Amino acid sequence: MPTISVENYLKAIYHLEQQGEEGGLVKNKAIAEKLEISLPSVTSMLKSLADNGLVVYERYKGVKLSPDGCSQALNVIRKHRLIELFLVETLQYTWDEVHSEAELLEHAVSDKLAAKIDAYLGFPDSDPHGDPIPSVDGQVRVSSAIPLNQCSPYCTAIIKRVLNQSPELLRYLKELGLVPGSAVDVVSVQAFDGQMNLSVNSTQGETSAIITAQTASCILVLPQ
Amino acid sequence: MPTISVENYLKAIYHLEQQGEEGGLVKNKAIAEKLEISLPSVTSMLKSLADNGLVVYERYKGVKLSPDGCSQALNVIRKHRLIELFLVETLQYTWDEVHSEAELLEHAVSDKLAAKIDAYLGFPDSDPHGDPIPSVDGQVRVSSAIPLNQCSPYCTAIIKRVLNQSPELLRYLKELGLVPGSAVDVVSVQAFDGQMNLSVNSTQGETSAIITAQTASCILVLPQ
DNA sequence: TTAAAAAGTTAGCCAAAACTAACAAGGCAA
DNA sequence: TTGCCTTGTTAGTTTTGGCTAACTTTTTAA
Ligand SMILES: [Mn+2]
Ligand SMILES: [Mn+2]
Ligand SMILES: [Mn+2]
Ligand SMILES: [Mn+2]
Repeated sequence: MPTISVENYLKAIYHLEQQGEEGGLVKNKAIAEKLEISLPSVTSMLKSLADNGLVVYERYKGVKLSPDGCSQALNVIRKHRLIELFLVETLQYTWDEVHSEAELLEHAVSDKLAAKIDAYLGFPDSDPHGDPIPSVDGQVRVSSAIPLNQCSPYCTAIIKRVLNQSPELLRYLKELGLVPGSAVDVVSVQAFDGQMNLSVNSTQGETSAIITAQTASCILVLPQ
Repeated sequence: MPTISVENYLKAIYHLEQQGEEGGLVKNKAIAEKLEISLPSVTSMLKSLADNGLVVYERYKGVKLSPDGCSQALNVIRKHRLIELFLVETLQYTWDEVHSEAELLEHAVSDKLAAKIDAYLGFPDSDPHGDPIPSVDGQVRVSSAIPLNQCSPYCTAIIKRVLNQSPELLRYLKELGLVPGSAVDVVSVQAFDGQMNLSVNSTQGETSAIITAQTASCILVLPQ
């Protein structure tokens, strides 16, 4: 069984692969920053992961997950997201609190417990942030949602996912009704800085919100 | 924050203190056996725990928990038992499955999560095995329950607790209706080996059971 | 009372996973 | 093209928590 540290590396590499361009290797520096660990520590762990067949490591270039490493990463991510949703559904956690709890629990939850949680929740396909929950066999539903900052005025869209775990940002978005399931109308966009003026249709009714392009880029939507 | 290993030692020492005689020190050997770790490893950990003020360690004699060590042990035990009950109550785990899950989860559950689980369960005072759940401030309800093998014929008693985590034994006892809450009548006791002939009044109705003195010693009851 | 067995300690080893300091390679801009 | 800055690697150290082998202390039983 992989250690907690190994699981965290695999997860980090998986996430960095997702956001990097197709087929590109993940740089050591990016892993070091994500995990807040020194570069030499990363180099030495990557060698060890490579020795164990979990990654393909090219000296001075970077790494990518092997099929085995990828499925292990997905198994941890699956647990993470199931735990997040479970905490929200059963214990009244809010969506800004669950990430840090899940970050530890993901390494202590057995496959059996994950399966029970999955069944209890009715085999959900996404967590409280709209992140897809990988299936037991490592399938991840793909979505055609796009960042909200890429929407033009008069566009109407449904929020599908929020790509950020910062509790502050999440509380701010919740305040504005900008959560998965809400509908947004793009009222106007500032030409020079991309600031967006939105009309939001959430469970709290119809409200308006003005957010930066930066913030909008974390919000994935499906235009209607 | 203590490591997982330190938490496991503190818990083991606490449990061994409970079963040893009043005021006696816990022997290194007992810890080694309980944790399935070599004696030298135990010696070295005890020194380190003593350096950190978690135990009082007397060379060649044994250890006892310091007040600080005791409260840390109780906090882990509290989490363990809350988790066990939570798994049974919400996820249809059976009482023989929960111990091993809780053994890992107890180290990953935050104080905050423990408090939420506690509230969700309605501030229970015992886990599925009848083990008392320590309060946040380290209070443990004492019970005057006695081992069933100390009961005489014609005695009627209510089962309060089962002092054994073996899945096999637990499944066997469940089968016989010998679970906390059931009422037992001692029909007869074999003179030479203490084997007990019982009449059991459980949720499954009135049944009879014959168990060894050894098995009966794990079952704590309150005579009526 | 004393010798053997059991329990405990010391010394020395290892692995995992972190770190810093020093050096090497790669990439970019002048 | 060259030089510098960034990135990556190597070497060596630390901490934690295991281990075995060898020795010492304590306990037990003859
Ligand atoms: Mn994690
Ligand atoms: Mn999430
Ligand atoms: Mn444990
Ligand atoms: Mn229990």
